[in-house]
Amino acid sequence: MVLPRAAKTQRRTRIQEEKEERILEAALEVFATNGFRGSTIDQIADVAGMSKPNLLYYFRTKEAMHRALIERVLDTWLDPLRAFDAEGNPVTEIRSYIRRKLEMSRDFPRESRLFANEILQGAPHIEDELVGPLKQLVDEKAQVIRAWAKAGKIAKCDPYHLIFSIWATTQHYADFDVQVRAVLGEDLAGEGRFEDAARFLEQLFLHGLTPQGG
Amino acid sequence: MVLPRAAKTQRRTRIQEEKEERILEAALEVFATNGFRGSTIDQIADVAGMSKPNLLYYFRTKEAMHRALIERVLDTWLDPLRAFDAEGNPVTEIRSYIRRKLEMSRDFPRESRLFANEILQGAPHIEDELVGPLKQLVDEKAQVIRAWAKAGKIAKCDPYHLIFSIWATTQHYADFDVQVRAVLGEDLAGEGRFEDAARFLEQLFLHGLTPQGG
DNA sequence: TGATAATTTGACCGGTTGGTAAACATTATG
DNA sequence: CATAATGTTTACCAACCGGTCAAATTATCA
Repeated sequence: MVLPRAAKTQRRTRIQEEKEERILEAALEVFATNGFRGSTIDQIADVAGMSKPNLLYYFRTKEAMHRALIERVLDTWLDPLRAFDAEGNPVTEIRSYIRRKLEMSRDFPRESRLFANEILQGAPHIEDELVGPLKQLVDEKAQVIRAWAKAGKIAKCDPYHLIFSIWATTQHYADFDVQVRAVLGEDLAGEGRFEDAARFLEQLFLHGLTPQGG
Repeated sequence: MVLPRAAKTQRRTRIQEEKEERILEAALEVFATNGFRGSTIDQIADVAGMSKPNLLYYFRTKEAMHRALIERVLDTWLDPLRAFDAEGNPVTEIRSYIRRKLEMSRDFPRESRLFANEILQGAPHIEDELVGPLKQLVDEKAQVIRAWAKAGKIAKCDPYHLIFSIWATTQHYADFDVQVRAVLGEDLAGEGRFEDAARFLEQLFLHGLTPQGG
């Protein structure tokens, strides 16, 4: 039989499991740094240490590879937002959301860049995810934030733009890493920059720049 | 003569002026939405309404096109930061810097995406600009901010991360426009979103989320 | 106007890219 | 161990891509 994947068999082979894993890992590396159009199957094959036709045996097209990767990553990517707890203390929740997002930028920068590339180029492959599940999740959390503001537990503000600004400030350290390093210079650009960022962002979101706020 | 551009002539022809303008405008459109590798000369030629060899008559390579574009755009892109005035009122300065950056995201989203694409993919073509002129400018302004903090005019904070967070939050509305629109939905995603963003960011940077701050 | 330079185009080239076909190798299973 | 299913590779193709070339066209100006 020439047909790939579980077309006939019910369960996935051990080899399938392993190889698809290796391919998606390689695809993440390549897509994240080159974007979809800028990436080639050969590059991914190289990184994965496999031949190009072998890759295409597991994923019939480049698009299929990309789709599978996005699906797999999107879920965990939204975990921090899902963890946002309506019952918790507002300040604590926001603070730990920022911290978690920043940790993700530090620990999973490739995933961040994968999405950044995709969205930057008009989200041609994930627009459905954006207007569907993502919007729904954000709407839900925006309601929570609005309730907190109404109850006077945090300042009155637009919850959507609050979420945007948390995304922007935290993902910046993954997506614009090269620029951050360049500007900070060799001495400041060590791993300590994430702790500095965390400290700064906490102050910013809790007190802003008004003196004596920290 | 077959040699392009002002190789022999001193002044640039009117035609040269016009065509190079048209090409760079088209290049901005294409590079901003596809990144360097993802863009083709044919695409740019299409948008410019010229033939491919004609484009290559004015810019010998795709790289030359990209370089010329970046050089032209980088300068005006940094204008808002340059306008940052050490003598001015700190709060006013920061507030108008944010406003100006947000206006640039609204009025020149393609320029923002051009840089975002470039930096996201490791800044292979502009790294020198980053560690050189950009770092120098930021260092200079960081000193100004630090002085303000020391004088107690604004809260003590890391000036670099402050600048990063202003960049991140404002450019987000250009770079991640598709996502912003998707999340806000049709009713909220009108042009008013920039005013909402401005209001939110002003509050954020001046007072944070502490109640009664606005 | 005519000569000369500047501009534009169609045909083309070598290398790359996404993807296929088929032969070959390996593994699972009766 | 036979044999069918699964996995891998080599060779290949057509489309695309960056770039060249020479010929044709248009603008400039003495």
